Amino acid sequence: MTERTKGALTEKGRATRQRIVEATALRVLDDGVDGTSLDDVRAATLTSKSQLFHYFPGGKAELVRAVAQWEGEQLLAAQEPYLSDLSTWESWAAWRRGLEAYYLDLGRWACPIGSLTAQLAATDAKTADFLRTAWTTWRTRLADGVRRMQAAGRIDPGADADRLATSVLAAIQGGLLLSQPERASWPLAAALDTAWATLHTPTTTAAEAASAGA
Amino acid sequence: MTERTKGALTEKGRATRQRIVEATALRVLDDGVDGTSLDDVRAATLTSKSQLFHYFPGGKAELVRAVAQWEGEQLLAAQEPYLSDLSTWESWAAWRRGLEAYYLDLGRWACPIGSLTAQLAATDAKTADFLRTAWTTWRTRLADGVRRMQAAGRIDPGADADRLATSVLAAIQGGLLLSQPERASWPLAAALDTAWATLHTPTTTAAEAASAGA
DNA sequence: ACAGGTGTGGACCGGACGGTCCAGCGTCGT
DNA sequence: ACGACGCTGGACCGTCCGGTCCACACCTGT
Repeated sequence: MTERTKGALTEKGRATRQRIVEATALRVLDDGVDGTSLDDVRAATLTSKSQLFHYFPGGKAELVRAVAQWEGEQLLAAQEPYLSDLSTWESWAAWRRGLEAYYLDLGRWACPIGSLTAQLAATDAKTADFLRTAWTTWRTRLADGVRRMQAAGRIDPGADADRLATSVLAAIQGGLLLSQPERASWPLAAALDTAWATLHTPTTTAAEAASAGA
Repeated sequence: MTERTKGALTEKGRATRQRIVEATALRVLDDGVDGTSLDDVRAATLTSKSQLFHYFPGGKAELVRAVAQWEGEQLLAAQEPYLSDLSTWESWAAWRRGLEAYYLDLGRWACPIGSLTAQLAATDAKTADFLRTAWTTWRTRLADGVRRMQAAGRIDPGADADRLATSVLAAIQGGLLLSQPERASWPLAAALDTAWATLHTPTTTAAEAASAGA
């Protein structure tokens, strides 16, 4: 029937693998990579040790990489359909609301991708590389939105779209970090508000800001 | 007595304790809390296991807390004398340069306090509480600077100084996070540039930003 | 000289962890 | 029907880690 090339996964197999990934993602978000043991995952998924290594021959590192990919996809999906638009202020506002709701839903004021980056960037080069591309994708999507706004004359065409997108991402990640010890989301809101203001105002470019400060 | 009070530590003792704290701080910054074992610390400081528990009866958790405190002091000290001023744009510019130099010196595009927060906020309530006060201190110092600028008529008096300070901190932390996978500091620079712009422009308050987006 | 407390060394322990191995089961294609 | 291969279970292993314990050296005041 379905061409099951050697080493391929059955329907059941794929389901089990996905179950492992999602359960691991939850635990990792709560307890961190190092705080999540394979035995935890085994217990949470009602699987056995051998299955973990069957689906992820590379061991824990490969499993974590699969989690990173899954979280990245989820994160982007949560921002649709607005992320693909972002051509009006209404679209931006809806995008922001959706993203905030997504993080609120996770309950930890933590970005899955951001947390993984903080945990692995220095120690796991392979995963760090994947995360780098995830960030690039996200930034590019936002920058595309900025460019659409520029084309529509709603944002200063002189602004650097990529840097602007980067600063929005930074506001999100920094805001989330500051929200954690406060156990409240107002730091995230404050950070996003100022990022918002920067989007609206005729942009002061980097060079101008530097000279203005000097 | 309570335990070891009564000015228990001798000069030599305090030196050894400090040596342990600083060595641990370095390792933790590189490899994370979980990635740093007491044996690592022992080896790096040429001490013995018993000394670690002599100076930090609470074990690793207490040692990490001491590291957090030390890093917090270092971080604030690195921002002086500008942090205590911040009454002119020149002072802000010098503050920013000093801070960027400090992070660059650490070589990891990571903020010691930010990293510890990301690692411990969810799992170590006691340390998280200390970190909360560290953030509050930092934010307050920055907000005081904003207020000085407002008093001098250089920043819109209508702006919320605390929220503005928070957004600056968020830009720093988010910028650092995004810089890690890039192994370059331009995301930090981009984030700080826009935060800079927001400081300069007549501030759009949170309410205005929300209504403007709707 | 002696006592008591601080500083230091290092063996040792129990448990947790990532990872291996092998044997049996289920299912699919022929 | 049957063989192949993916799927599953769980015992087992070597290592590492945080933490404990005890012996001893050193300093200091009396």
